[in-house]
Amino acid sequence: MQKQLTRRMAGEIVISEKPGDTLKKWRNIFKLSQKNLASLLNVKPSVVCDFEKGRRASPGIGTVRKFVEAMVEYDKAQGGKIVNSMFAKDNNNAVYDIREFNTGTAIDKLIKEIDGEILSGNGDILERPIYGYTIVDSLKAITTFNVFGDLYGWSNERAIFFSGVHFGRSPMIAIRAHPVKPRVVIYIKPKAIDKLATKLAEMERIVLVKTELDENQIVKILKKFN
Amino acid sequence: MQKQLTRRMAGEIVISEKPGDTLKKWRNIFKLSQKNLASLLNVKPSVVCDFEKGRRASPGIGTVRKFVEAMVEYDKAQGGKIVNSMFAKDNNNAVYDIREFNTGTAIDKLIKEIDGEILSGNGDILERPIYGYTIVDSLKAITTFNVFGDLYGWSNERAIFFSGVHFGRSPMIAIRAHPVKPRVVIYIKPKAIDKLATKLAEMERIVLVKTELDENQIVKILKKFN
DNA sequence: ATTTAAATTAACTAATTGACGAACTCAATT
DNA sequence: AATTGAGTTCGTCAATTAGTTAATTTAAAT
Repeated sequence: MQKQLTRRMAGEIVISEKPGDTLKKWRNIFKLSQKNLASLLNVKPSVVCDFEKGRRASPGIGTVRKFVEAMVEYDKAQGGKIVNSMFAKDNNNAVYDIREFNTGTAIDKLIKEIDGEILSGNGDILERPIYGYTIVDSLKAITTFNVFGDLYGWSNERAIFFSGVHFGRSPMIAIRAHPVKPRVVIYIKPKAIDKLATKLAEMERIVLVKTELDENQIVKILKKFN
Repeated sequence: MQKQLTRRMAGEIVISEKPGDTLKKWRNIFKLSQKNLASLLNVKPSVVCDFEKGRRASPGIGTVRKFVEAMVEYDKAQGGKIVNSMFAKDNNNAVYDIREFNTGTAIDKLIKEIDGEILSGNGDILERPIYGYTIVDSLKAITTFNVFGDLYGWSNERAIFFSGVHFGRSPMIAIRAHPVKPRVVIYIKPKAIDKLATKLAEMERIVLVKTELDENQIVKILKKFN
């Protein structure tokens, strides 16, 4: 949760035309003076100023990391007012698990590991690497609408597992409607498979798979990937 | 569009426990060899390796920026295969404009600028700063579902303008259902105002405003903010 | 008009980065 | 067995950062 925020902050700072201004913006959002922030970091206020003013044109990522993490941690220690106001807690709990890999894993390798049966997808598309996965309750995902924004850790080069699948129609329609598409969709213990689901999968060139393992088993198996 | 991606990449690299590994991950995603990437950057391959292997523990943000931008630009020059596959084009066009400020702007100041009428919200809540805005077509936003993921540039410390508002009920319900909330919601030329809308706004402590200016005029006015 | 806190600037040192190039490993091809 | 290509390691060196203290300027608040 706060990792997501720190990444966002760091990314914005790095890519900004004026990293110093962006850093300052965040400091203001966290309602810290230069002095406050400096003391959190055990440095002198002039250091903070130098960064904000761009006197250090290209601070190291270690510095940036320290800065953003200090702000977020400080806020957390104060009860997390700022951070919490940005990310309202998810009472929905539609997302069962979400993780990123550092190394790409071939799609077919993953399918084999989870004992999956391919419903759609063939050839070299199965050799493409994915870099993460999300396990989500399909019903909640759709009713809670907009969990779909949170399904993609950082890219669509990933697998999405749907649990609580009846015919697999709605999840694929949702994916069709959504601008960002995953590489692989895996139905966990579906009751049946709607024809439209496979059709949509083909149209979107998404590998569609079903597995009879449950969420727990899957998470356990995927632990080995990195 | 690619700025969003570069930020994401940069943020992930900066916050990673092993920035080198993360950098490598991205290089692989872009299907570049160290040599390729090095030549894009006019450096020797050993430089790339040194970063990936962490010999330089804390590279400057300038370096990180160069790296990620080089990869994205390279891909774009090749037709943007990778980038496009990550961000499918938005044919929906629900979002009319989205922008971030670097300086906080007080809510009431913004309201005055756009000649807005406050429907809900009072006191010091009006003095809180916001750091950006989004203008969105309300109908499209809802039917296209999940535009809601794209409404928040980087935080909820922002204003959201809805155009095409009939009674303002649906937009507020959508906001209520969504985990991330804006600070200010502004209806552009609403036909009427549903009572439930103001009620929900109060519950969420969101400043609700209407304006009779159109999207173009608003964008023009907001240009002056930074 | 004075005071105070916050922010900026400057001058300086030690530690690191950013870059090179040459030597080296390790798989794949040929 | 020899060759290529991709990636790694390391010694070197100028340029820059990360940090300090101290002085100066802005900006709010009395």
